Amino acid sequence: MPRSRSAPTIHDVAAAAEVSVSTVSRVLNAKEDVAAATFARVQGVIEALGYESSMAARGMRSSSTQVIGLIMPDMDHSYGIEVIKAASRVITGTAYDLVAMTCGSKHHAERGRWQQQRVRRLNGTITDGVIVVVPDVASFDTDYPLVAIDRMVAGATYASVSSDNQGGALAVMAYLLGLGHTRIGYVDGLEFLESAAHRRAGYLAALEAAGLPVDPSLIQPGDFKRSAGRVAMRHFAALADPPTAIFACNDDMALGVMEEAQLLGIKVPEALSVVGYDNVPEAANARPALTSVDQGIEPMVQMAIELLLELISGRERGGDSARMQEQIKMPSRLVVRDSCMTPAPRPDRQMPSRKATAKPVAAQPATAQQATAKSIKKGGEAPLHA
Amino acid sequence: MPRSRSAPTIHDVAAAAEVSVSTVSRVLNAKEDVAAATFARVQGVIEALGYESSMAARGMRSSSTQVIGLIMPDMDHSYGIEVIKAASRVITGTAYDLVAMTCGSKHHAERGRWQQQRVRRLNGTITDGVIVVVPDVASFDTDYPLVAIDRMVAGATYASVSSDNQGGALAVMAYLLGLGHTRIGYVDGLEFLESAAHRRAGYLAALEAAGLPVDPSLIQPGDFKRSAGRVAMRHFAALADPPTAIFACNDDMALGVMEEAQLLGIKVPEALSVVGYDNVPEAANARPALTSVDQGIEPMVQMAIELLLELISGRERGGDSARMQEQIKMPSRLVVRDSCMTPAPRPDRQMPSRKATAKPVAAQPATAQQATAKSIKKGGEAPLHA
DNA sequence: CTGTTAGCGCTTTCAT
DNA sequence: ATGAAAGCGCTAACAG
Repeated sequence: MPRSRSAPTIHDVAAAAEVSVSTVSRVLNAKEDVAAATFARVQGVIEALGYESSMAARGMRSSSTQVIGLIMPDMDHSYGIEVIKAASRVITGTAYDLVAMTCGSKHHAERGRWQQQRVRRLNGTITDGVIVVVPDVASFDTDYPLVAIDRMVAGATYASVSSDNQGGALAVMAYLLGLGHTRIGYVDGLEFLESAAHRRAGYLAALEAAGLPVDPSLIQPGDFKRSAGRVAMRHFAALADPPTAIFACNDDMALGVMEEAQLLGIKVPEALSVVGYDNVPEAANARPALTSVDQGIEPMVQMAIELLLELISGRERGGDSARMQEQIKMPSRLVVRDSCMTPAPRPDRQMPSRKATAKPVAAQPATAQQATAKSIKKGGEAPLHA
Repeated sequence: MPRSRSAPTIHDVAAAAEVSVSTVSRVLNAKEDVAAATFARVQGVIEALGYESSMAARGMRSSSTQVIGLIMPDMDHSYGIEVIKAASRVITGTAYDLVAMTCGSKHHAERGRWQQQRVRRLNGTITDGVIVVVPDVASFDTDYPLVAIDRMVAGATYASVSSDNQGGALAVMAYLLGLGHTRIGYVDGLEFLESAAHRRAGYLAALEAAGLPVDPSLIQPGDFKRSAGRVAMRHFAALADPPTAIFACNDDMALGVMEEAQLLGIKVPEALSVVGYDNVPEAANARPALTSVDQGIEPMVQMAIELLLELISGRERGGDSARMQEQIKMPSRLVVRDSCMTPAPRPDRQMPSRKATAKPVAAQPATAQQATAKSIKKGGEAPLHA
């Protein structure tokens, strides 16, 4: 008889079906060695009682919980949102469930500790493995599979998949330089994030390769938020020799740049070209539509989950998978929209004699990229660089 | 001595600190009755070992886990995203953690079962209480606190907070009618959702109150997706007497309507007014910016979490809270942007003689609403209806 | 103040 | 094919 009000336990089921708890457990786990009749009877009682096994108890005893965890920093950046969307889409159809934990907006310093704590608390407990998004530490102390998305630290000891940030930035710069821009402003991201560092590295490398000087006043700090783009724009506009193009480290900031430019009466793209990074949905809807770099978050997340699942099944078979420390890098591609054009000649200043266009730095000329970008709307997959 | 590789347990800590496990447990839970010296020593060992208590074991034994769960359907609709964003923001600063579970895109029928299962598996196990978003069933079998957001079923036995969907729809209609529209198309939502039903009820009621006939060809089915808006728009455009305004049950569909209108060469708002519902971020960025109804998801989620927390603490004190079945309704407000205007007179058709403008149905005239909406950009809180 | 002792709900040998 | 019993890591009386 089920205990009147409280949720039924395996004991209630056992009692009602007149078998032992171990038999119920066997039915629950679809073990082979149960008589068909018994199996059916127990199954019936389970249905009738609406019994559900407790995640905690089950996780504590058995190695497999059939759920994977997603540990992420705050979700105020659209990046995190995209990841969780992609993850929930990818997980559909697998036998696994997804639980996501976020930590609210803690500071960078506390975050590392927080992440470590979540990993420990979840993994091997209610979770068979975890994915951590933008980890703040170089290693995690867990016996269970873990793969990072967009890892921050260079010498990470865990598996990770991230996108080729430097390559993406190079593509942006090649495009802008190809258009004829020589004064290109850069809005930076949080300096402790590897992704931001790589993007800046791409910006710098492209400048150098094109033989252009690095002007510190053209590099503005940012924190990935829209407001940072706005203050950067104000700064750029106040410059004696303002940039003709601005490359922001992410779309939110690029959008902020465009907003502020509009307020300032600077027309985009006529008077100012703007490029973002991430290709969030808002980029396509912006006015003008924002040229951006698509990181392919969905394939990235898919790859991460596949790897995680493989590590999990590897672990369950006892062997330490060789992929436990695999570092996967995903290609990204430039999506050309309406926010850029060839800079207008400026009669009010002396025209520095430069070559017809600045030397493009990447393999493909801007026109080819434009073609590539065209195909994107049709769902074409055309990685710009590997 | 910690067991070489595996994550340390409370026993390892106890052994290393030369105390009993119960003392460690006391330290973990910050109980009063531990000598300061012992407390410090144990604390030190915990630090040194990097010990973290297992969520599963702790949840199984104690009544309190300090985490609340968020159970939601698939996250392909921006609504769900907004909820999870708001929840993670609201939870920041409380002593609670948040875990979110999604179920992938199962069908409606399976979803009820899935939700029930998650609730049972989480609640009282790893979770002190749960919030379920858009529940598909009328009751949940759980002993632990549960509050629903945007509940679907009328006779729900659980606490819930939802927004005043009918009131929102009435406001939209009052605005449109006040502008002079008399042929207003409606793009419906999934029929089994209470929110959609209420919005349609508002549409219908407004029509009736204004003495306008209900034209079935002006009501199109929809599933909340952008594509549904597009097909609805094609349908409307093909009508002999097409509508001059379209009210879509959510923003995604309204955006689809606008997209398709543009393809069809129908100018918004000059030739067609469009209104959405939800006020997702994309609405403000659309071209033209979409007039919509703001449900105030954040306050709604905040209210839900506050209620949940109260139910949890009530439960922990033993008493059954009176609020266990509370049904809270939140006001929503019209956000007027650029997607609507007075319909152009149509010389190609006979002008039906009607009063100067159709009789507005809600309390406030359109101009007042416009003023209300204006204040929104400045963060003003001006509920349109209670 | 601290240790001992029972379990929480489940899986898993080991018997039968 | 099934049951009994021993824990998983932890908390909560109950002793001392």
